[in-house]
Amino acid sequence: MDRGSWNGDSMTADARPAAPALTERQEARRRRILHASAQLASRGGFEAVQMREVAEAAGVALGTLYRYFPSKIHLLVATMQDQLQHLHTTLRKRPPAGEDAAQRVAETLMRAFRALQREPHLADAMVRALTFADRSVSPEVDTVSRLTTAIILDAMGLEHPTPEQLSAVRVIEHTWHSALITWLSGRASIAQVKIDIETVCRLIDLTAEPDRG
Amino acid sequence: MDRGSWNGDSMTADARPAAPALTERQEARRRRILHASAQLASRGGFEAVQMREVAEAAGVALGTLYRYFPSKIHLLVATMQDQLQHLHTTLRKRPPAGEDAAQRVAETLMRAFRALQREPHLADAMVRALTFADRSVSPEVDTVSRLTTAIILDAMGLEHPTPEQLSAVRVIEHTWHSALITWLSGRASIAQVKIDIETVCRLIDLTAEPDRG
DNA sequence: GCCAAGTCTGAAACTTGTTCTAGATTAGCG
DNA sequence: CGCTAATCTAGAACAAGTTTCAGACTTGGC
Repeated sequence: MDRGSWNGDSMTADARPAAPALTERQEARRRRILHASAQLASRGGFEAVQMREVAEAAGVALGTLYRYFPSKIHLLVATMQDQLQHLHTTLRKRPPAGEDAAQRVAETLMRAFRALQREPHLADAMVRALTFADRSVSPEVDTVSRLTTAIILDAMGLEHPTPEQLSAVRVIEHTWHSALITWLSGRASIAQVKIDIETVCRLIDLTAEPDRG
Repeated sequence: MDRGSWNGDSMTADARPAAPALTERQEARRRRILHASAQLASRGGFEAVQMREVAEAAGVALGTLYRYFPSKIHLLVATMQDQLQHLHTTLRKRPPAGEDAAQRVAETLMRAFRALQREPHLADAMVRALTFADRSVSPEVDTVSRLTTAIILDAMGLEHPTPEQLSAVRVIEHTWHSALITWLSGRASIAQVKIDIETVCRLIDLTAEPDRG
């Protein structure tokens, strides 16, 4: 699905089609809100992010919070965008060093996974919001998905992936999200997530460019 | 506290420690509740399943509903167990006919997918509940997972899967759940889900028993 | 049949996400 | 500066999930 064509070169993921050019104070408010959200999420996960508390911690009125983020899910998905942006930047500085594409992707995802393990509550809030989001949050979720895709393609070292390869990437993303869910809900161990990631990354080998052998 | 009702004919994951043997009237109440839940879900999806309405439609008091199912998520996950049971039974009667394991698994999942397409709202309620469930619902979610695994292994025609094959099955399940989510939230088409299922099923080929070639 | 323990009902109360309103503040502009 | 539209604030109000409780009803044991 190639619905978006907004400028993607800078990694700013400027998700709004017509971002109404916030004033400085508004930009600051937005940052304070996202910061408060991440802070509360880090403490107690999804349920600890309570809109009244976010508003208070960010120093804005409840109505204002809802003007910036029309629901708790929107807020948490935006928080995830924010975090992914950081990760992407970090990864670009120190790219994975594996032999083949599958290894590099697995390494990249395991790095992301370790980052999440350091803030499991935050991970809980973000991932639960992401998978619980309904249609009204689709544009934002899609942005997260595109970011994730970009990270994986970076790891694969591909500029112009084939449709087959894009399918493999989508399946990897599916596995990534769902494996995180099972880990967060205590139904799978860290080791198991690792295995699942490595398993799904073998799909990449199946779609290696034929002209490379 | 109750849930032991589904002694399936088959190897139903009968993991409950002590199902307190419901009386007939209790069993009937439980059925009415699950029926009301599925009914409301079929109409309007996750949000249409409102606990007060379920209670009224089932003819029980709100407190009773909560005694049977300690949360809306528990209720919907139990609803999914119920539906999966049906599916499993149906599939056993008419097993998939593909050439190799990968084809049979893909066919099975596509059959399930078509069933869900007939009740997209119900699918929405069940799948969203399943992925949103937190630790307190782990046992029930695990039961759903085991049922799904059983269905996939049936399609593969395996009695004693290797650890590698189990990994592949887990990844298939991940993809299945996550692809459903993207479809339900309108971010992927039916065709795309099909492709993702077929893509991930190719993993099975990688784990074919070595002594078979 | 009768009692104790457990269960069910009806209704109110509580929690947290979301919406609404009236008035204060701010931003942009002539 | 003074005006107007947009934004922000405080707080009430509303919606739906969840909890609680007093009293009525069932159940199982005697």
